[in-house]
Amino acid sequence: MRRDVFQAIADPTRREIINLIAFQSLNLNAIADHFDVSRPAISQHIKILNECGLLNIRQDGRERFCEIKFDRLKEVANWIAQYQAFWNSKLDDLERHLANK
Amino acid sequence: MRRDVFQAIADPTRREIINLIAFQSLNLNAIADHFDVSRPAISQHIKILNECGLLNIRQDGRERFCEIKFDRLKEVANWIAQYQAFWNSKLDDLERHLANK
DNA sequence: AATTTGCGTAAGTAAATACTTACATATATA
DNA sequence: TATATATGTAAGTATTTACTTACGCAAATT
Repeated sequence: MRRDVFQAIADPTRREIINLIAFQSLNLNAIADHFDVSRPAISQHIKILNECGLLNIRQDGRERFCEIKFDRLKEVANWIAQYQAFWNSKLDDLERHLANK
Repeated sequence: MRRDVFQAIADPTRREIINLIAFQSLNLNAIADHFDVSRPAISQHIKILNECGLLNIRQDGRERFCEIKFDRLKEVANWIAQYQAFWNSKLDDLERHLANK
């Protein structure tokens, strides 16, 4: 059972959960309301996101509020950035080439 | 059978393939040599990467050279960028806060 | 012409994934 | 105190995934 960020964000439902809690923390039921799948299914997704360090759970009475943790997403950002640097430089080359025509 | 970039890059072997061909195009056997798994396994990974539009296959005689296609990776970059903007702004807030102490 | 090389693909398989329903438990409310 | 609410978790299941071995075929080499 792999538990890394890339695996975590591979699932569209989990990406949507991330999107939901990115700008406001929500409790589990509030999150589950946004989806067609059952509440336990969402609970399991949140467990995975938690294990991957993508969110934090703040217990408040019987409610559990999910707060985004961006740090792990930076791993993805860094992985992409190395190629981004390359495709940008290739774009620069192209622009220079066009400018010199 | 889902065929999207996030699914494609979820697998560590496929990420390594992307890394291998990012800066030079390689034929299938050259790629397979970098891994412990069998050649057909790599062939299947490349098929998936191809179907996801992450690489291009240039046939040269009996060889097939794999060339990276960055476009699809930009989808990932964009997905990350929306959060990146947010965590950067939060970082700015923190820095301002510290500067004003 | 015979052989080697580079590759795709089919079939089989163990493990992982994403879901379900059913149930358990702690906290809040009436 | 009885009930409602918010949630975790176990068990079962269909599907997907990542791999293997075996085979086939076209292009290159001998």
